[in-house]
Amino acid sequence: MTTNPLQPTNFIQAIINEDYKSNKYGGRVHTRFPPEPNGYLHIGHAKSICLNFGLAAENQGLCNLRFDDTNPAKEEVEYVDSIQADVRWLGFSWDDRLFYASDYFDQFYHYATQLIRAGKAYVCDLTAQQMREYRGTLTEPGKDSPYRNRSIEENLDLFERMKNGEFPDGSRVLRAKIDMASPNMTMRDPALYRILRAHHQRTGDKWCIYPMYDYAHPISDSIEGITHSICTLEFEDHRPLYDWVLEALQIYRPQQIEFARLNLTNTVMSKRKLRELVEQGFVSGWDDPRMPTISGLRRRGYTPEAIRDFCERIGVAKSNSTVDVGLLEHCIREDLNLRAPRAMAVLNPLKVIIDNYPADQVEELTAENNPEKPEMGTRIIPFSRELFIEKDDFCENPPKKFFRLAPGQEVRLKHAYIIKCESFVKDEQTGEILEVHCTYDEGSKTGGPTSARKIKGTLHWVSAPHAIQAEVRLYDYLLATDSQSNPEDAIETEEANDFKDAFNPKSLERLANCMLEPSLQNAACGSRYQFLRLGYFCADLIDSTAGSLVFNRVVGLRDSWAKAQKG
RNA sequence: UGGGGCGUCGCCAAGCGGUAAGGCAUCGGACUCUGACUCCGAUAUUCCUAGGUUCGAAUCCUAGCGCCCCAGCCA
Repeated sequence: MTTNPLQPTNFIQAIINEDYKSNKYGGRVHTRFPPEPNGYLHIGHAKSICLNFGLAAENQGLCNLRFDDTNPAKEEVEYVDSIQADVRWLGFSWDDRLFYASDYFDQFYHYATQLIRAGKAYVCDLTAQQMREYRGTLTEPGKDSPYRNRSIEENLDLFERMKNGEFPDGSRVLRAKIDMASPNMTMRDPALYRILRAHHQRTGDKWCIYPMYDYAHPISDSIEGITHSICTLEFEDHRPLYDWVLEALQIYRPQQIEFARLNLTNTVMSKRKLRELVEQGFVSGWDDPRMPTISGLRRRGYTPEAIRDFCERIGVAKSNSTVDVGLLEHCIREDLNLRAPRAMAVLNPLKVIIDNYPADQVEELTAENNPEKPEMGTRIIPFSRELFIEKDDFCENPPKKFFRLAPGQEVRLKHAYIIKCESFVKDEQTGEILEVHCTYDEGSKTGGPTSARKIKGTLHWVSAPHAIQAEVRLYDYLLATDSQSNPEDAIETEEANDFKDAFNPKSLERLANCMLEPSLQNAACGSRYQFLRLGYFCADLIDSTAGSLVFNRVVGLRDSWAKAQKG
C-alpha cells in the first residue's frame, strides 16, 4: 500500500496511480507473469517479466509466476524448468507464489457447470469445419449453432459425459452463449472447453477435456486476486470476453491491460521461428549464443543487469515498434565496462620479433585490471622477445591516420615498450605477412624515462612463448538484413514464407588459434573479460574447460576507426 | 464495405490546451599507454494529412490517409 503514487513512467503506472486515487483495489497491486511452457523465454518475455515484477516491486505489490498450462499437446516440463531458471536468473523472485493454471482445473470445471446453469454456455456438436462456417467472416455475421438452445439439463449431462470420456476427441466443445453476430469475432460463442486426450505433465490422465485460454485466464487471475492483468496487444479484442467470463460468474474482476510486445532488429522473436531455427539446425540449440532467448543471451555473456536496464530504456507503450539491437549492445557495454577485468588476447596472431631484446629475457610487467576501477587491482603479464600482435594491427602500405604498426612506424605496446617496425617477412606466393621485426626503446617501458613520448597508437599483444592457445567464437546478427537502412526489405524478408532466407551465414565465426595472456588460464566458465581493444568476451558456459578454453564475444568495443574505414 | 488498436527526430519514447523531455544512433571537437571509456557541442520552428475551435493545439473537434491485430476445438 502506497500513499504517494509514483511519478508515472509509462501508461500502466499511470493507470495504477488512477486506481490508487479511486481506491479500486484497496491500494493493492498484484500482477502475474503467465508464460505457456511451450518454449524457451526470450528477450521479449524479459520485457514482460521486468514490467510485471517491476511494477509490483515499485508499488509494494506482488507478482506471481503462473504457468498457463492448458494445452498439454504442446507443453513440456523441460520448458517449465527453463522458464523458472531464466526468471530467477533475471533477478526476480515469486517467493511461494508459483502457480499453474492446471491447479484450478477442478474450479474451472465447476464454474463451467455454473455457466451452463445460468444458460450462458452450451455443448455444441458442430465439427471444427462446421463451426468455422457458422462463425461468419469479418464482414458478415455468423449464425447460431443448431445446438445453441439445448436445455440446461441436456447441456449439464453432455458436459459431464464429455468430462467422463464418453466422446471422442474433437467431437464436441463447450461454448459460451454470447452473440454470433458480434462484430468482434472473439465474442461469437467462443469455445470454452475442448475434448483432448493428452497426457498432462501435472494432472496426468485425470482430464480429457481442457479449458481454453480465454476461459482459463480470467478465472486464474480472479482466483489469485490479480489487480492488473498485463498482456500483449493482440489480446485487446479478447478483453470483452475476459470481462464477460468474470461478469457471468459474478466473481472478483481484475483488469486486463495491453501493451506492445518487443521486436528487435536483426533477429526473430516468435517462438515458432526460434523453434524452427533450433529444429532445423540453423543454431545449436535454444541456448545458442546467437539466439535472443534468455538462455542464449546468458551463454553469450549478457548480464541480467544489462537486460533489465535495456527493458527499462525501451519503455512501455501501445505502438508496435522495433527496437534497434544497438541499444541492447549499448546496455551490455555500459555494464561490462565497469565490471569486466581487462586482459589481452590476440585473435589473429602475427609474430613480432624484437631484434634488440635479449633472447632469453622475460620481464614481468604489471597491468591494471580495470582502469575504471583501480580497486580491481593489477596482474602480472610476461614480456619477451617474441610476441603476437593482431594481423590487422600491421599494414605494409598503411592508409592515412593508420596509428598502428607499419614499416618505419612506432607504436606502443600496452603496459610495455614503444617499438619500431624495422622490417617484415612476407610470403611472396600468398602475400601473407609472416613476421615483423622491430626494435624497442629500452627506456620507454611503462613508467620509464622515455615512456611519456607521444605515440599515437597503442596495441595489445601477447608474449609468444607464454601464450595460451584458445578458441574464440565471434557472433554476428542472426538475420543479415539491415533493417536500419531498409526497413521494408527487412520486414518482407523476415515475414516471407521462409524468414530463414535472411539467416546470416556469417553469424558464427570460430577462430581456433587465438593467443591469450597466461592470466586467463584459470578463467571460469561464465567469467567475462574485456579483451583490450577488441570487445567483451565470456568463457563459454558449456564448452570451455581449463585445458581448452573457449570464449564467446559478447559484443565488440565501439570502433570508430573501422567505421571511418567503411564510410 | 465489420470490429479493435496505433501514428511525435534514423530507432525507441515523454508530453494530456501554454508554446517539442530523455535514451540509442549519427556528426563535430577535447582527452586518452584500449582509435575504448569519459567529456563538451550539434541534431524535430515541428508532432500522418487537411480543415476547424482557441489569444494560444502534438494535445480539443471534423474529415481523410497509413500501419498492426482478429474468422484455432493455440496462447
